[in-house]
Amino acid sequence: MSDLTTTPRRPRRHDPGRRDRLIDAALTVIAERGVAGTTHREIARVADVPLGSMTYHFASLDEVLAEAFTRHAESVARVFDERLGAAQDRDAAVEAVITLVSDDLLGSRHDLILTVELYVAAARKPALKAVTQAWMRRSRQALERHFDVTTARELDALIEGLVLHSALSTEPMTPEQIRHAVDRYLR
Amino acid sequence: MSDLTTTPRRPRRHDPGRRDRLIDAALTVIAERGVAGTTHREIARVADVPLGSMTYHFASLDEVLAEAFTRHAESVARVFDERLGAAQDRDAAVEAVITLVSDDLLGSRHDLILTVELYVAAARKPALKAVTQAWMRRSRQALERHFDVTTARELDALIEGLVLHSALSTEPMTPEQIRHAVDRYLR
DNA sequence: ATTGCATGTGTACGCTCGTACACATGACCA
DNA sequence: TGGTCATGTGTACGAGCGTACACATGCAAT
Repeated sequence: MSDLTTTPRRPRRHDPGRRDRLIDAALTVIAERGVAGTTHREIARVADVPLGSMTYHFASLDEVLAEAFTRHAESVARVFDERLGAAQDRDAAVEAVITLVSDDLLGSRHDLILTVELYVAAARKPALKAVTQAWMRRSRQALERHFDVTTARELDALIEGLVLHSALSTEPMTPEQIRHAVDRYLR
Repeated sequence: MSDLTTTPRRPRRHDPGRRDRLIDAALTVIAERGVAGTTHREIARVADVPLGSMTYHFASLDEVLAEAFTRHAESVARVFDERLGAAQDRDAAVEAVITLVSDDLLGSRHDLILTVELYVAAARKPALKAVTQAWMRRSRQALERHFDVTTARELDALIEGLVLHSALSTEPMTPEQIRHAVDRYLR
C-alpha cells in the first residue's frame, strides 16, 4: 500500500505497435458505443493506455476515425477479393457471393455495425466519404471479374440491401433465403 | 435602442402547436447535423424558441428523437401505402415500386439521410429499434398486397440496397437503371 | 559513460452539453 | 373582473469532452 495518497505514475514503457493497438481499440469502441460515443478517453481506457498517449499518436479524433475505418474497409474488401478471386467460373462466382453474404458479412455483428456507422459518418466527413467510395469501387471491380458492368452494379446494391435488411431485422434472413434471392437474380 | 445593457426578455407568448414545430425542427437538425450533432440548443435555435422551452415540452432528448423519427417513418410509410394501394394489378405494382424508389425515396436527400440516421440510432436505443421494425413490417405488408411473401421480402431488401447504394455513391443510379434492376428481378 | 530525442505520462483549461429550477405572464373560467 | 395555473422564459450547475503542454524516461549513437 503505497499508492493511496500519491498518484501512482505508471511504470509502463516501450510499447512498440501501440499506435496499431489504438486503432484496433478504436474499432472496438465504435462498434460498441457508436461514433458518437467514441472519445479519446474511452479508446485509451479500452487499450489500457493513458489519455496523453492519444494526443501523442494522433493529431485529432478525426484522424483516429479515418485510420480505423480505413482499416475496416480494407479488411472487408480483402475477403471480397479473395472469395471472388478463387472462383473459376460464373457458377462458382455465384456460390462465392452467397457465401460472402451469408458467412462473411452477416456472420460478424461487429463488422456489420462498423459498416453502418461508417456510412453515416461518411455523410458528414469528406475524408470518410473517400474511404467508402474507394471501397465501393473496389468491390464492384471484384464483381466485374465475373459479371458485366450492369449486373455487377445491381448485384452490389442487392448485397447491400440483403445485409442491411438482415442486420436491422429481428429475424435475420437464413442462408437458404440469401441463396434464393441471389439465385433468382443471377440464374 | 433599449436592449443593449439589460437582457431583452422576449415578449413572445401563446404559441399553440409549438411542440409540433419543435419535432419538425428536430428532423431538420438531424438531417443537417446528424443525431450526434442534435442538441437541445440547436433545435431551439432552429425553431426560434428559448432553451427552456425544450425541457418544458420534452422530458429528455431521447424523447425528442423518438417522436421525430416516428413522424419520419410514418410519413414515408404513408407514401408507400398510397403508391401500392393505387395499383390495380401486378404490372401497375411494379411501376409503383419503380416510381417509389426513383421519385419518392431518391428524390429527397433530406429523407434519405434521416433514414440512415435512424438505422444507426436504432442500433443503440431500443425505443428507436421498435420504430424501424414497425416501419419495416408495414412496408413489407404493403408489398404483400401484390407479391407473395418471399418476393415481398426480397424486393424490400433490393429496394433498401438500391436506395442506400445510390445515396452513398457520387453518381446515384438513374431512373432507367432503377427500372432495369426492378424489372430484371420481377419480370 | 554521456547525452539527445523519440516516446510515454499526468494534468489543466476552456468549452458545450443535458437538465433543473425559479420566476413571468396572459388565456380562460367563475 | 379577478384569480389560477398551464404555458413560456432565463440562467445556473456539474459533468464530460478535445486538446495543449510540461515533465519523465530509457534506447541509441557517440
